[in-house]
Amino acid sequence: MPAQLTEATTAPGCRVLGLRERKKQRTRDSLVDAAHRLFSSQGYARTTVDEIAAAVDVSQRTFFRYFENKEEVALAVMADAEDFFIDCLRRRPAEENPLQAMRASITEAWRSLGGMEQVGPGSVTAALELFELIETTPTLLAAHLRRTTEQERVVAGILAEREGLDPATDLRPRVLAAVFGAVVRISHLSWTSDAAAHEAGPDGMIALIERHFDQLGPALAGSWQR
Amino acid sequence: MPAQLTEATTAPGCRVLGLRERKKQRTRDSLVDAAHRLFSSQGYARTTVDEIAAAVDVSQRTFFRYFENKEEVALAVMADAEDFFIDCLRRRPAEENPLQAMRASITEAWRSLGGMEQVGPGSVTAALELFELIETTPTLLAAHLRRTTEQERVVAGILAEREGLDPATDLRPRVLAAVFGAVVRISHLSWTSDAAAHEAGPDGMIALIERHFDQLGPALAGSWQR
DNA sequence: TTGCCGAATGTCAGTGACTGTCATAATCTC
DNA sequence: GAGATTATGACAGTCACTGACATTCGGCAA
Repeated sequence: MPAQLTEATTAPGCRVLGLRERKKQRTRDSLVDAAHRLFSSQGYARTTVDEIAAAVDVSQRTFFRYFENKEEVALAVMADAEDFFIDCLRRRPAEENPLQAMRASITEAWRSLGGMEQVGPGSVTAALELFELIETTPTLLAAHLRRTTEQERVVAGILAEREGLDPATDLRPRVLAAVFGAVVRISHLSWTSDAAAHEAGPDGMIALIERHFDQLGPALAGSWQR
Repeated sequence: MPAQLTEATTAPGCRVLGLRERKKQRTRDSLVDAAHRLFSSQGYARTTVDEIAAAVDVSQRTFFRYFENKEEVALAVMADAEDFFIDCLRRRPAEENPLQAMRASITEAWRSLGGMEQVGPGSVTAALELFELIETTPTLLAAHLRRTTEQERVVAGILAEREGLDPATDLRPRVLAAVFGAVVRISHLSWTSDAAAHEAGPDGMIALIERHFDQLGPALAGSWQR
């Protein structure tokens, strides 16, 4: 039955995966979902991997085939968002200068992710909950910071390529990527304690990042006036 | 015999601690020392806490009374160095502007720490080894990044106080502290792969940090020229 | 010196994250 | 539908870390 086979592998949009792949995607999503529910109800530390696995009815061993460790399942949606940002950056027109491209990319990323779904794991309220979970859980914060610095390395590579520079020689890509990462991070931090910014949805976050960016010049300036 | 008591508690320089305190300090130092030796010979992951404890002839339980976790013993000397930097910053004259004070503080910190001992846990070669250990060990890198961001919060507080600002309102202290942290971090990273910089000792590190700082302006500038 | 108090340490048992291994069961391919 | 792949489960084991309790050691006063 070649017809069925073709249907399974090359159907609508050439994107329909086989049953195996779909099933895997489903369990993975379920695990992320169950984990978030448990974390937010009992806290991260008081939730065991066994519980998460049991909630999805798979063995603990299977959990660890999907995620390297307990932190990864908590940070999965954040990781996806960061990958999305990277994709945006790769697609920015070459005319933009590095800083413009980066600012445009986060804006773009927050707009599309925020607009995707009003509820569920991609929603703004879910993001807020996740940020708070991360900030209040030392081990999660540590894992998250490691992830983001890894992304900074990738970003620096993209910037260097855009400008046709050798990242080993020229320090600017690394420096800019690191500064950008720092600004985004403290913006996230401010966002968690800024009720007005949540209300505004993704635009609130974007505005906050812009405000922090605008303080870069003044902060680096010689002396501060009150 | 009050004489002996006084001698034990208020002898030369009024700094001699009791036997109990001295013993604690000694075991702690020994643990850090043994840990570093084991980590550098067998690697971090392949060294168990039991081994470290056994090398100093204490129980595993005692190890965990000195250090919250395995990462902490590896990062202990780095943590001390950071605390020293904080102290330097606190002591900087009020006339200096924030950026000047920070740059002066790392320079000061590296000079005195580097000049302290030519060999041993405080030496430049030991620092290099430690940096490499951290960068090649994901869990150590994560813990280290968490520590440094915590220090950034402290630094931001000091800066705000120096300038008489409310850190909740004014974004500049946080932004500057974060940018500073980012610059220092990538400088450390460059240092590990820059043989010439090791030779120069602390001054090599200081020069690297200065170079990265000098790229801040250009990196943030509109467009980059090759 | 003696004896008491509190702090430091050791012992032991337990939990939970994570890994290797092998058997089994589910998909995929032909 | 047979056979090759691949996902999963079951099980045992290691290791980081913790609570509880007994013991020992240093600090101090009678």
